[in-house]
Amino acid sequence: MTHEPVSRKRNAAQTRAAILDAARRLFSERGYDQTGLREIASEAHVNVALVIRYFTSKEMLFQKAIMSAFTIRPLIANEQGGEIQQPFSEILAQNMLLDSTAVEFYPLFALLRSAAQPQGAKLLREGLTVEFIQPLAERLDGERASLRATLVAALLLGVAMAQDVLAIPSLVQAQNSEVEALLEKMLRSILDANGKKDD
Amino acid sequence: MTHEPVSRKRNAAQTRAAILDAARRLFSERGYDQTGLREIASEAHVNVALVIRYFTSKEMLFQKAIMSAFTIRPLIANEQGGEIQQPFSEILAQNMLLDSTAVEFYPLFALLRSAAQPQGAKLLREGLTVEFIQPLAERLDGERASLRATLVAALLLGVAMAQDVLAIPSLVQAQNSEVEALLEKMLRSILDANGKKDD
DNA sequence: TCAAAATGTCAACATTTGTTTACTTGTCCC
DNA sequence: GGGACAAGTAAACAAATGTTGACATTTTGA
Repeated sequence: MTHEPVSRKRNAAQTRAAILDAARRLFSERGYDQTGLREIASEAHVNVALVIRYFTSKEMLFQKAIMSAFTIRPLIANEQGGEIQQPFSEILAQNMLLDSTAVEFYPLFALLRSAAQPQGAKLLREGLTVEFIQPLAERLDGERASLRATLVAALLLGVAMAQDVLAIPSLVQAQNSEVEALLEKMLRSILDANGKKDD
Repeated sequence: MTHEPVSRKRNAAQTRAAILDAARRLFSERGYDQTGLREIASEAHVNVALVIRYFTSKEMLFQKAIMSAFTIRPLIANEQGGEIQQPFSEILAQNMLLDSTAVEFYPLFALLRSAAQPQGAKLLREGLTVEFIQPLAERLDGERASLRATLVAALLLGVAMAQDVLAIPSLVQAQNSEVEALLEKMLRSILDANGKKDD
């Protein structure tokens, strides 16, 4: 009556996926602490007990939901096998303003909002390192590639926080093209391989 | 026996301050959700009920503890009345690596770890705007000062997250002087007033 | 001095939360 | 068709949490 009573046939894999989906969305909107298992269950049209039955505990569910889908590597995917390498500063600047409603970024926002929890901090630290910092560092020329890649990640984190978690007005209202232009400047200043050359 | 049984004389103002201190520290270490009133009370050598009695509710306590002390304006305090203005990029770069054990930054870390909560997000957004972005923007030359100041704030947020909340190894282990040098580069790229001049 | 106000404690309440147990219902296969 | 196993539910538990009210103790002031 009120909401669709889609009496779907019993299907373990499907309901498992439904739970994971609901978990990802709610965790990304509210963070770990502010999300209850009953909310997730209800969102997935399922009983709470089933969530535990499938995923053992809330922590396990979080891990499975987030880490199985965490990847921000595409942001630096500059490898079409071609030769024309677009500068990282351009690619990154154009993709640094994340769409918080995009499924692909659910894990990142979930982790951003769960960083107070040691578990969340660990997952974000490791995920970011493996998925972003290391791959980026490997493709950077010049000295201290790893540190420079980390600072790029920090900038990404900060912009995501400011734009999507905090919703700072001056950033939210700004034109994307303007923000991108400024970000590209910042990115160029650390990504360009002119280490200490003309300093 | 175990911990000092300093039976201090009854003093409302003093215990109030003790509660605020404990709250600030614990909130900054664990964030809002992960901090219980009983922890705070115990840390302040006081009964839980007294905390509520003095501060009405946990939310009120958080607000009073954090906002009454939130200020990061010193980071951009470049006004000694003198004429020799050190460039913002230098000042900021040298102070952007926050000391998470420094009392003055407790509120910032508390808010960073409480950004999942709407209350925390609001306090951080508004505090950051009033205490950092606006004052900085007012002193910037060139176009889009407000947006550029916001991006500086975003960088600050990101570095604080990466360094102190996430403890990303490549950043934690790096020498401060090296990080500062790189940060200064980034900062110069948006703080310098050469808007679109030679582009 | 002594009562009243201030300061503080104790125990309990109500609610929420993750989790478990026992039970029901649907589905598949011989 | 009927039993066996999988899929799902309902109810309750145990612990933690913010909050409240009644009670105790100290301090103050007339």
